[in-house]
Amino acid sequence: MSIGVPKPLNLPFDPIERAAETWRVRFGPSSAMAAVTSIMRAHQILIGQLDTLLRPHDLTFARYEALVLLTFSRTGALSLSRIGERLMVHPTSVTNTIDRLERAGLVRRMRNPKDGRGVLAEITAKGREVVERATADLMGADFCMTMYGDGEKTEIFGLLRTMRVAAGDFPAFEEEDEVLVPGRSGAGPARRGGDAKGPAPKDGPL
Amino acid sequence: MSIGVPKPLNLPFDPIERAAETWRVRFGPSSAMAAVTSIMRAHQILIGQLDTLLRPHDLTFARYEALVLLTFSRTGALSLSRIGERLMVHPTSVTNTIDRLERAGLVRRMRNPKDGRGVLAEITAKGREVVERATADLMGADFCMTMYGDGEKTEIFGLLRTMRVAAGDFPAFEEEDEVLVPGRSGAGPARRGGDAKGPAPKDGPL
DNA sequence: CCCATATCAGAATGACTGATATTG
DNA sequence: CCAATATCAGTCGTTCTGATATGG
Repeated sequence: MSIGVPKPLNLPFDPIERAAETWRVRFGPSSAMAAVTSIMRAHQILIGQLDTLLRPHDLTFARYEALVLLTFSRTGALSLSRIGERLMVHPTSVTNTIDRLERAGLVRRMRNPKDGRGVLAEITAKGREVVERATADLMGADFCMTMYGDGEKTEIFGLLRTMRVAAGDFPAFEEEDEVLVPGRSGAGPARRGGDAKGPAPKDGPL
Repeated sequence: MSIGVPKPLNLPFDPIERAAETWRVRFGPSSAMAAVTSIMRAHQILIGQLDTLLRPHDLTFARYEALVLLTFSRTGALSLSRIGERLMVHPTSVTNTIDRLERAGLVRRMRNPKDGRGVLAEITAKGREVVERATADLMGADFCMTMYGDGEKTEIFGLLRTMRVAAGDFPAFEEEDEVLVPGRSGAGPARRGGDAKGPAPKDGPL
């Protein structure tokens, strides 16, 4: 899933649109099927292009995301559980991802001094170099989204956000702006603290 | 990738939005990264939910799509190459998908009378039963898109279509409506024939 | 004792590469 | 001979389940 370039299809028509038309004839309105299939294909295209950009750096997009996350933390180290949480992946996937990054010398595992159960992954100097070069490449390619204007990219984010809220990723009500400002004034700070055992203080901005 | 339910994250904040904020502080505008990550997560959510719906029928979404495609053909049979083309997947993936469907007794392989090189996959009676039940389930769940109105689903399709055109899936200019009508009248058929093997449309008009 | 954290073994899926037989 | 079709063998990356060890 993360190895190749999704060869250009060069069909004379849009296969998703055609399927939607057939669907409509048989079953009725089909906007859901077309939307779902579009997301599937968009994902396939993106993974192919991103991984092609990242291959020279010996990274996949999943590993790149983990590295970037580490550079975003104050100390350059995060527990595996936190990484899984932020990257929205399964615990065993985190173990796997960190295994590979560690084998490549881009991160280093350390015991968590705050919690004997936990393991910290810390980005190495080499890891910082690699992620810097890779990021330059990706930003140069605008993350494979050059065909969109800023407004469209924001639209995509906004539309898909609804799905993520519905899936239970996070609550719908959230301050959209002054998050980085320490003392936000207006709304909803009540939302943050309460999580029972939430490792709330977190290690850093991301 | 197609087995589980993407457990609800229940974070107190949107991890993608937070990453975008950190990104903006470090590198500048980040609408591309947020859009890309949103598509990744949306795909993950959809696959999880769809496969959960399809598991009782012993289907994955990929196999379901292949079955539906077969029911859409007049004879209930298509060559593997055509299936790969319409489903936008790699030839070996088609072989793999059809293998599994055949093993489950939902399709049957036949020699292509029109082309000795080709193989036809024909849906069986059992296959038709299964796809009918599965489709009823999926439509009952609106393909996991219940949180959207028709307009939004169409917006998603439209926005992502730009990506697919840019990736070279098909040309940008296409009759949106009377495709099912044999003789289309107005514009743009000139766009159709020419491409030899050039991945010409490429980044295309967008 | 129970929960959380992480790892491991094992399996499934999907996608890719490269090679091959067959046919047009 | 070249191109297209499909398959096979092998590999990779991701994710899941279930089991386990360890620590809070």
